[in-house]
Amino acid sequence: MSVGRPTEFDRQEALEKSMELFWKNGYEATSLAALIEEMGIGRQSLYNAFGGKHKLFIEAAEHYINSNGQHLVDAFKAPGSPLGNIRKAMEQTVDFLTSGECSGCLVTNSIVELAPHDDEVRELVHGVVNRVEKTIKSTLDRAVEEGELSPDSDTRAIARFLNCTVHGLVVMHKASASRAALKDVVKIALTALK
Amino acid sequence: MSVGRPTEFDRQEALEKSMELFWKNGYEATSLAALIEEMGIGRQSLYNAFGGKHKLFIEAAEHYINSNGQHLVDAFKAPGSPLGNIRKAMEQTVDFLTSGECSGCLVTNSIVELAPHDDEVRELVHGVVNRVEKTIKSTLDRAVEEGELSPDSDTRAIARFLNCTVHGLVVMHKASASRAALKDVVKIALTALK
DNA sequence: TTTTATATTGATCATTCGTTCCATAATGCA
DNA sequence: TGCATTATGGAACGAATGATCAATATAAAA
Repeated sequence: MSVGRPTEFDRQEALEKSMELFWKNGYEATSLAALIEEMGIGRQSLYNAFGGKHKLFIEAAEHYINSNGQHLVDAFKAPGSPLGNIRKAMEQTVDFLTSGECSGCLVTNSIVELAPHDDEVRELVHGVVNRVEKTIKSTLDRAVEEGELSPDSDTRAIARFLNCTVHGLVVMHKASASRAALKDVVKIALTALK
Repeated sequence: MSVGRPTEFDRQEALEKSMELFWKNGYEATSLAALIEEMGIGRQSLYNAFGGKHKLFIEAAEHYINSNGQHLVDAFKAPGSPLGNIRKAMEQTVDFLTSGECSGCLVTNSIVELAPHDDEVRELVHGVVNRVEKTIKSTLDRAVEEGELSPDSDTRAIARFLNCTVHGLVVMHKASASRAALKDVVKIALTALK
C-alpha cells in the first residue's frame, strides 16, 4: 500500500506537542522554529505531514477540541443528577485551569486572538461554542424533566450563561485571579440554577 | 521653555489611532507599518514620541482604561439604585460590544494574548481587574445598605462573578454570538442578585 | 536490481519584523 | 545672525519570519 521511505516520528505525538505550544503561547507568538524544536521533527517534515503553520494550527485546535474539550462535554452528559453534573463540570473547569501548566483554554484563546480576522478559525470555534451550548441546554432540559429545575426555566438562556461563565473563568485565570476567586464565581453562577 | 522644532502631529490623536488598531487586531498582529500608516506619522516620530511599539501599546492600553474602561466604572458608581446601576452597566456592556466597529475589549484581549508572558501588561491588566472588582463590590455593599440586597450576601463573590461575566460576554461576542445570546446571558446573570 | 515514491536534512528563499542612523528642517535662545 | 535643540523623512540595519529547493536516504514494488 504505502510506498516510499516511512515516517520516522509519531505523527500524533508531534501534533500533541504543537497543540501544547499553541495553547501556551498563542498562534502568532509560536514560531516555526519553536514548533520544530518542541515537536522534535525537521522543517520539511512539518510541511510534509501538516502542510504548514496554519493548517497545523487548525489540526492542533481540532485535536484539542476532541480531547480536552470532550472532557467538559462528558461532564455535562454524565449519568446522574443533571444539576449535579453542571456543578461538577464547573468545578472541573476551575481545577482544569489551576492545575495544568498550560494556561487557559486553546478555544478561548483562539476566539480572542484569531476569530475576528481568521475565517477558518472563526468557523471552527463558533461551531464549538454552539455545540457546548447545546450540550448544556440538553442537560438543563433533562433537569427540568426530572424536576430539578422549574418547568418555566429558559434553558437556552441558562446554557448560554453557563457557557459564558466558563470563558469568563478562563480570562480571569489568565489575569492572575486566585483559585478562591474562581470558586467564588462558580458559587454565584450556580445560584442562577434555582 | 521648549526649544527645537515643534511636533507637527496631535499626540493624543495619534495615540487614539494606535489604540484602535491594537484594539482591533491585537498586539502581535499590529505591525509598525500599519501603525504609522493609521497614525499618520513617520517612523522616527513614533519612536520620538512614544519610544517604540511596546511602550506605545502600554500607553494606548492605559488610555483605553482611562476612557472606555472608565465608562463602565462610572455606570456602576452612578447615583440611584445600586442594583439598577448594575443592570444598566451590564446592558451597556452588551451595547458597547455590539455597536462599535472595534471588536471586544482591549483589556480582555490583552489578558488573553499578552498577560501570560508579558510582565508589564500582566501587572497593568491585573490592576484593572482588581479595581473593577472593588468598584462592583462597593456598589453591591451599597445595595445591601439600602436594603436592595440581603445582608448576608457575599458581595465580593458576586462582584467577582459579575466581573467574570463581563469578560465572558466579550469572548462570546468575538465568537460571533448574537446580540440576543448576550442579552440572555445578562438576564440570567442578574438573577444571581436576588 | 532497477524503479518509484516518500522522508529527511540542510541550505536558502524573499518578506517582514522592530529598530536605528543620518541628513535635513524648523523652532527658541543668545 | 549663528547656536542649540528637537522633529521629520528616508535609507538601511540585523534578526526573524514562514516557506521552499535540491540532494540524499530509505522503504516497497516491478
